Amino acid sequence: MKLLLVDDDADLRAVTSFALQQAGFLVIGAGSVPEAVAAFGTEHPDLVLLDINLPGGTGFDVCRAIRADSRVPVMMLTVRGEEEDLVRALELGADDYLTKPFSPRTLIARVRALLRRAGLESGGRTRAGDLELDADALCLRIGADGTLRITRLEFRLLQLLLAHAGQAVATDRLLAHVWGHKGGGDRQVLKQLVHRLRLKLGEAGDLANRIETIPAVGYRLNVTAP
Amino acid sequence: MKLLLVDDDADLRAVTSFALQQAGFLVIGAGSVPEAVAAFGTEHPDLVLLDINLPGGTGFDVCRAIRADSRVPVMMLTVRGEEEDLVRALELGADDYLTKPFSPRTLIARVRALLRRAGLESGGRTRAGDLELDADALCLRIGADGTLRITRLEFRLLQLLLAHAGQAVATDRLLAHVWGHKGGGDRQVLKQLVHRLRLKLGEAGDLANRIETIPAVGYRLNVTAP
DNA sequence: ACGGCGGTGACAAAGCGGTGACATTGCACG
DNA sequence: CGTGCAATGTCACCGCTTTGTCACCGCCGT
Repeated sequence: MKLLLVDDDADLRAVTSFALQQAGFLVIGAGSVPEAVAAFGTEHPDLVLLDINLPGGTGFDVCRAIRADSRVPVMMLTVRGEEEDLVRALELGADDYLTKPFSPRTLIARVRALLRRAGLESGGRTRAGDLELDADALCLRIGADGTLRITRLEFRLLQLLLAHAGQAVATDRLLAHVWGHKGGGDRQVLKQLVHRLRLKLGEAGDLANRIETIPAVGYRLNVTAP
Repeated sequence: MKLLLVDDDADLRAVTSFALQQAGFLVIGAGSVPEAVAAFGTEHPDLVLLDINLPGGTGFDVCRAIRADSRVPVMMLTVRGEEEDLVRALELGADDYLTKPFSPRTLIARVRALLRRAGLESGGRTRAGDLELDADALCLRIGADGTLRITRLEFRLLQLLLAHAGQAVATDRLLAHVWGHKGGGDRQVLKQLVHRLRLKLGEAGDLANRIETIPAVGYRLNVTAP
């Protein structure tokens, strides 16, 4: 899981990076607005940590640039008591904020919470209703009945659907999540992916209809009570 | 957009509810753990605001009960300086927290941010009376009875009618809103659009007469009390 | 009677999603 | 190194839905 950490204080970057790396994250650092924008373009991080005070501009500029072509989770790092800045950041599309100074433990908990909410959490298991997704074994557990082996693409598809179980997920978001923002797939392959997954779900139980089509929008995964 | 606000202080609930309602949210209140769990089960809110200190238990108990069968966004309301509580809440599956006291403006910004990052886009739903328009799933919810799948054009039509529920809306405004100013549609297609929507509404209940014709002016959507 | 307006039905074009067939890639195994 | 299989991408076709267009009907005021 790759994070982009943007802060002008190199010492703070170093200590924060260390804490995040201990927690298993890969951290890319940037110390100015142009650096941050460039790093975002080349590295495609899964989450961005953004200080507001930066040489060459503000964190707002970076946030705006990122939001222009990506829905990646953004967490602002602010100093305490600047409510105006905070409101502005959230209205610009930031997903969360953290007031400095913060403890590494808090930071890691918040980063994890944000990743989980975005449906991007890499390791471990994701559960919704009677369905549980196991990243290590690459399989889907259905209630207590059985497990279903799935492929990597099917996993990523289910990851996002499960993270938003019961809600319609737009095809664009699915494409971005499964194949990455670098246009690997189009609607054609998504059709096929869903089709093949439905076949599997049909064989493993009468579950093909769990993935519902929302015409002109995308798909929705329906779960039952656990 | 429906929120569940859980706090034992009735006065704070009242003032907070008012602020949220001003921002366009529908707020359900609860003052204790059993009340909160019951309200969650019957109301199915889109987001939960949870105080920690509650009669009959703690906000953690409510959070655990909710997470047992739902991934609805949960925001904890804490008192300042209880980092242990905060970390525990996030590990229990809460998505965010807010320290009391907070300004209504901050609360609204944070709620919006949380909804956005949950994929529920605060602009995603519009309601008027017993009708609710869901932009994400592209459907119309009628009271508690059922949902009706609608098309993109029907959605845009209802969007404007619902925003002016009970008032006549001129055909020119409808044309401009549904098809844009680029002369894509004329009165003929609007006739057809309304006709087809009335058929759908008629099948889904006896709702065809909800769209009333105002001769020489346009149409009006009638709603009943929610 | 006439003309404007709105309702209704029928039809065609375009788009979207489902499905099957086949090609390509990558990887484990002999 | 070749072989076979699973995973993935690509193509073609089918059917349904959505949307635009036309024609015709009835209503109503002059």
